Amino acid sequence: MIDLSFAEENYLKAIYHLSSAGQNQVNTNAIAERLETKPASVSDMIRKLSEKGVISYVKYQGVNITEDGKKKALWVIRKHRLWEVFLVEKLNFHWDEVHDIAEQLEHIRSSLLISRLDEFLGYPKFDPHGDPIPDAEGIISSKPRMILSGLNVKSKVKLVSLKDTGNAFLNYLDRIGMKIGSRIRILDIIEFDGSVEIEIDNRKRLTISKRVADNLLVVAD
Amino acid sequence: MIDLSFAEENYLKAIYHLSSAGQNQVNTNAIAERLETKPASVSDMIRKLSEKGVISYVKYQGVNITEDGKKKALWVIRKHRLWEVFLVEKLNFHWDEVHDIAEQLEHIRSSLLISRLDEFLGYPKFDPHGDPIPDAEGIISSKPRMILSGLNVKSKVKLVSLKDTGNAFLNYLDRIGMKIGSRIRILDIIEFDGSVEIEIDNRKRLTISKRVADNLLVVAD
DNA sequence: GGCGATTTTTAGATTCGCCTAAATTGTCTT
DNA sequence: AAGACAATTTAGGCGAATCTAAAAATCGCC
Ligand SMILES: [Mn+2]
Ligand SMILES: [Mn+2]
Ligand SMILES: [Mn+2]
Ligand SMILES: [Mn+2]
Repeated sequence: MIDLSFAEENYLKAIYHLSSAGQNQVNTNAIAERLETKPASVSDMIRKLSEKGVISYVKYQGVNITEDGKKKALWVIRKHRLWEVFLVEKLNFHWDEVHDIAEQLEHIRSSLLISRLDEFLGYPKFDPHGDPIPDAEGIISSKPRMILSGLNVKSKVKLVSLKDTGNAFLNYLDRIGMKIGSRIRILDIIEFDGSVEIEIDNRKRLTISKRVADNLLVVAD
Repeated sequence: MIDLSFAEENYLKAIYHLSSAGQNQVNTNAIAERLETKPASVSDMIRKLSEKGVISYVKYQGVNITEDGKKKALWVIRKHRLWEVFLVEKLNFHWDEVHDIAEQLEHIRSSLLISRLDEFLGYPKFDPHGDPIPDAEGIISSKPRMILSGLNVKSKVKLVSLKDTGNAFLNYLDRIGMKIGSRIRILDIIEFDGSVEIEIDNRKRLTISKRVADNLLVVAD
């Protein structure tokens, strides 16, 4: 029951994200790319993680995360997202500045610290990017999220998360006055290029490109 | 100008504390004992730190911290103490619970984070144990501290820090209602065993042993 | 001033996390 | 079914941080 190292936690988190964002089977190369490391290093680490029982794998066949692995990954994700809330809500960081710091803070070991932080923040359910915060048992309870570009005209939704969280995209959203929590109504969908005419918060009307709509995650409102 | 590793930061901090709490010359064995490691490991690390210019040393002659090393050590100490304030003031930790968590948090790399935290905490000058918090330039501005047992009858002082921060001592102080910031007036000093009759916060009178008085650091009030 | 005890350094090994280069396995195409 | 090509693993090596055991230097005492 020894703690995972920082590196092991990062690998496990990457594997968790890859396996919940796609098929179950996670490839060596995908992990390497996500962690900006080399496939050979991933092979090494995969062996160690499977010896520790947090993933299972068959050589050349890719990786599956185990229940125990999922629990451990969700614990790191919980810490990451709570710290992001802290940075934005309490220390006035902008949502595009917090990720790198949270990448460090997520490895701090103290469950008491995290439960106190959770309490201090008022038990938030979502991080500043709209991603749900797992509870202490690793359970994520939140409405199913949809991609804006997949919806029909007249849908009324609320922005909860972003697929792209790069600065260019975040700056664009700032500029058009869209933020996590904004209400969006779909007025029309242009057949030609898939761009979407929307109304934000019952005030502002504008057209966004399909590319933008592809990166907005929303829930029914 | 590459960052020091966690291990290097811990060594440097230990060397800083040892050199400011005693003679300038810091011994290999003293460092090993403080960090609960072996002298052989210390010798190795000393070589690396001196190559990086944060300490200077001559083989077999002990170590001196350089100006650059002092600056870097004080930066880690600043972070440690600010996080301790955060844990006690905002997350309701008790002062005897915060050290181990701060040992982890002190290595988080972000000067913006620390300046925001400092602001959020209201620019505290002392940590929960009464130790002064260096400013962003590494300057410690605080009154000279004295040991209570070294003072004369009728002195009026304020408790700012503890030499012993073990649980037994902290519990005792709680029990007699003494805390950082308490005003202490010395009513009498018993010649026989050096115990001290005091008045706390103009209310409570009691006698403390010399052993206790030895561990109370105070400033003139 | 010399010698035993203590302190410090060196030598050699281990674990972790990473790398490059080479070998191996799997997949796809014809 | 056989290459060609891609994905993955293995082999071998490196730097960081640690350890034990042994050698070397310094200190302290007579
Ligand atoms: Mn993040
Ligand atoms: Mn986030
Ligand atoms: Mn501390
Ligand atoms: Mn402290």
